[in-house]
Amino acid sequence: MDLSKLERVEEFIYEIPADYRDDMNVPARIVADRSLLEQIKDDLSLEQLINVTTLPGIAFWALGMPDIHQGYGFPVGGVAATKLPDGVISPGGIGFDINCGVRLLRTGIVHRDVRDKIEPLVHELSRSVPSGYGRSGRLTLANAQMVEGVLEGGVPYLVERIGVGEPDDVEFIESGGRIDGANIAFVSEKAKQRGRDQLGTLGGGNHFLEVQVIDELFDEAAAEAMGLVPGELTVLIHTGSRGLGHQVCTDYLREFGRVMAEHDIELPDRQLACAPMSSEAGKRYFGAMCAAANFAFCNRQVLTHRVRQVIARELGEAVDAKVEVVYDVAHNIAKVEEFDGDEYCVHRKGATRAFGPSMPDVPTAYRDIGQPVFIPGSMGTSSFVLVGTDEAAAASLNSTCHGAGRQMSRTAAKKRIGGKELRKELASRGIVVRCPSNAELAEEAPLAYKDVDRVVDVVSQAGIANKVARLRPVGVLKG
DNA sequence: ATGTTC
Repeated sequence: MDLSKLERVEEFIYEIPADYRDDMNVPARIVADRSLLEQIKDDLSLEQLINVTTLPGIAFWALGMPDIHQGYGFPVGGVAATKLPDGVISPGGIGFDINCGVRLLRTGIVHRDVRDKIEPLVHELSRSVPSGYGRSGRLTLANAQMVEGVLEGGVPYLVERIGVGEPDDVEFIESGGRIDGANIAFVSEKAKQRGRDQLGTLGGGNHFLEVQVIDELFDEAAAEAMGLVPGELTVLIHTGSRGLGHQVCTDYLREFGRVMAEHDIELPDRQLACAPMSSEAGKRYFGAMCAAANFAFCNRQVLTHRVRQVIARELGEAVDAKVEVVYDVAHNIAKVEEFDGDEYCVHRKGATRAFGPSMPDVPTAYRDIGQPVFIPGSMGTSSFVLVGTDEAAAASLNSTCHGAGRQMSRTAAKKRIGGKELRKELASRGIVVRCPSNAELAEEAPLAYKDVDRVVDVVSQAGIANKVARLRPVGVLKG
């Protein structure tokens, strides 16, 4: 993309006007600075963002975050709101991994008290948490009824009916761990079958479970509200809806590809396949997508349960641990949200909802600080805790970034560094790593990602999230 | 991201 086409509309917001191409309905905007734009222009993400502006019913602008990169149809790191009732919903704007997201746990454990126990802890976590591509979990839902309970009942079902986790966990999950609108009738048997033994599994790719130390605070009041104390351990869980969500996405992409002509929708890229939210197919996808989102919240809930079991077993005697959910955010999802009295279908793909203090669905404990947001760095680099701002409503449709953002393909990363070499490098920095595959490890090498500090600084300077804390990894479990 | 090209 030629950067001369971009107009600077705010200090950290650039715009490609709607008249740049005949088929654009709204402008494309990107939250970035000059140095990030130099990286962003090299892949097709800005062209993809322009394609998104052609969606029927799109409002405001298609918005890119500083961690934007190329994805399926939509870029990863993008936000698009379509006006209801007739605006479209597009599976490519949500992603194959429906409700991929991040959950942070605080432990109350002081790192220096357990320094020599990190290695056995990470080892035991790796035994308790199945990871890697295609791996199944230890908890196989006994019958179809249980699968359906999870898909429609979300985390409250898991806590109340199956006894997985604590009742207090529920309010510290986005949407209470249960998205209203889930409908199991619209989830294919094949999708349910794929999900049946995958609850409580990490998966592959960039999914991970990390043991971290709270390294630095930027906002002491917000950190206190979240129970984040420097020197204490946290656990960050990054995973999604596994094969179940993938199958839901595949099923509906195929169907939308067929029905688009019936709605007279023509788009510059078939990967943008979509259907009006008011259409029969659109309603079915929305119901299935919400169900897959509930599955993902439940996946992170089962993993939380595993972490609690392992910490109690490994460190229980040594410390007074209290493993609690700080918050759980989705970063691949579409939700119905209101702006100025109208309803929109807000697609966030590789973008995080970032509600400021005045928005609903922020837990009472965070009423004064805003909704927590977690930005995982690449493997072995720091992660960040942020909070949403009220400014984000107008600037970014209550959204912020989701991670460092890939800057090198998986193949390119493997050419640059081997898994063995990377293991050594992480070990030399005192990070315990458990990963079954050297190849997968290399694909996630830090050099394949943008600088997360830069990404976080840009969203913070743009006013769409505030920095609260930095978390430094001491143990990583990968797929 | 993904029973890795139904």
